[in-house]
Amino acid sequence: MSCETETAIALRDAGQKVTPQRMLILCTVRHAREHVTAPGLIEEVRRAYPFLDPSTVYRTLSSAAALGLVSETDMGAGDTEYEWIGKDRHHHLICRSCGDVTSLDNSYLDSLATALYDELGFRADLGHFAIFGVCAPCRARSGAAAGD
Amino acid sequence: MSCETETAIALRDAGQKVTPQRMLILCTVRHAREHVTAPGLIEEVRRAYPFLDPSTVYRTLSSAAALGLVSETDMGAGDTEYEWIGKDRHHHLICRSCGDVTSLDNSYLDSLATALYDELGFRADLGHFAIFGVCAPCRARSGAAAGD
DNA sequence: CTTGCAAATGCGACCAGTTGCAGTTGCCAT
DNA sequence: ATGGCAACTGCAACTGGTCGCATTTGCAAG
Repeated sequence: MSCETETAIALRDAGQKVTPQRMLILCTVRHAREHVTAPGLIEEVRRAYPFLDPSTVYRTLSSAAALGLVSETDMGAGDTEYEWIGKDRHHHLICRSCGDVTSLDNSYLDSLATALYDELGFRADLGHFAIFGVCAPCRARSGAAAGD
Repeated sequence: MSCETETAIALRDAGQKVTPQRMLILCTVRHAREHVTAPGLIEEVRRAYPFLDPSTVYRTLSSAAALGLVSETDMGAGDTEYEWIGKDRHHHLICRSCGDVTSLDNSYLDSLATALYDELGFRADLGHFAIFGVCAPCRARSGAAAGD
């Protein structure tokens, strides 16, 4: 089964229509080598179909996020990034000092999800987190790291 | 020491000026009974000082967040909420189904912060998280809860 | 008290994202 | 094949937030 078919089925199963625009948008997200921002995505899909309206892109992304197909992550500074949710979930650590973004394996949040479920009955969608802080190199560089 | 004095000292220590506008904005956030949105805050401070410009509010909130005085939390649907960071940190569980927002004690994220620090050297600012998912009542109501 | 400097403000322009509406179209039933 | 309905699109208006610039002002030094 091709990835396009999978996408179409997911939309149809959710009672939504499969339109050429939506397929173009979602397949572009799916095949992006890294995270995409909405403006970047708009620019890219309009290369293939110049008449595609930005509001359609935003609406499609919003629907896809609600369906759990795509993650929406606030990376700070007003940048919301989108990524296709594959089988592997991961998160990001963002350094406030140098701006470096590194990946964080999902296992770190697994125990949190388990605790929320076991103790509170809350099934958390821990799809994609951007965790802000200060990275090890910056802490070492600032010299105040000893105070932590 | 009054809370106003504390706020003034925090600003001054960070090399920033203590202006009447900023004091009004930050004290309004500090004394708000619940979270405030930027538009709501703008409306409230302009009741006291109608000439206060919205860009000043956004700038002040941004500076205060960078200083760790105020938390910025994306509550979904484009709503960013601000809250004064007191001694007790807490987080929110937001149900995608019914929209209910409940508080989550910080202890749930303490072990995550510890793991990030011990294993990766990353000092996380886990100031305020909005965790999306489905709450226990909604899961029970949907009947599909057994499949989890 | 005066001066100087850099942070802050207000204003208006700009940008990104949202929303309502009229028209279009996917998809299902007949 | 036809009809109906509701989801979707495109468009334009709107809202919220950002940014550059000129002016103002807090604050420290003399």
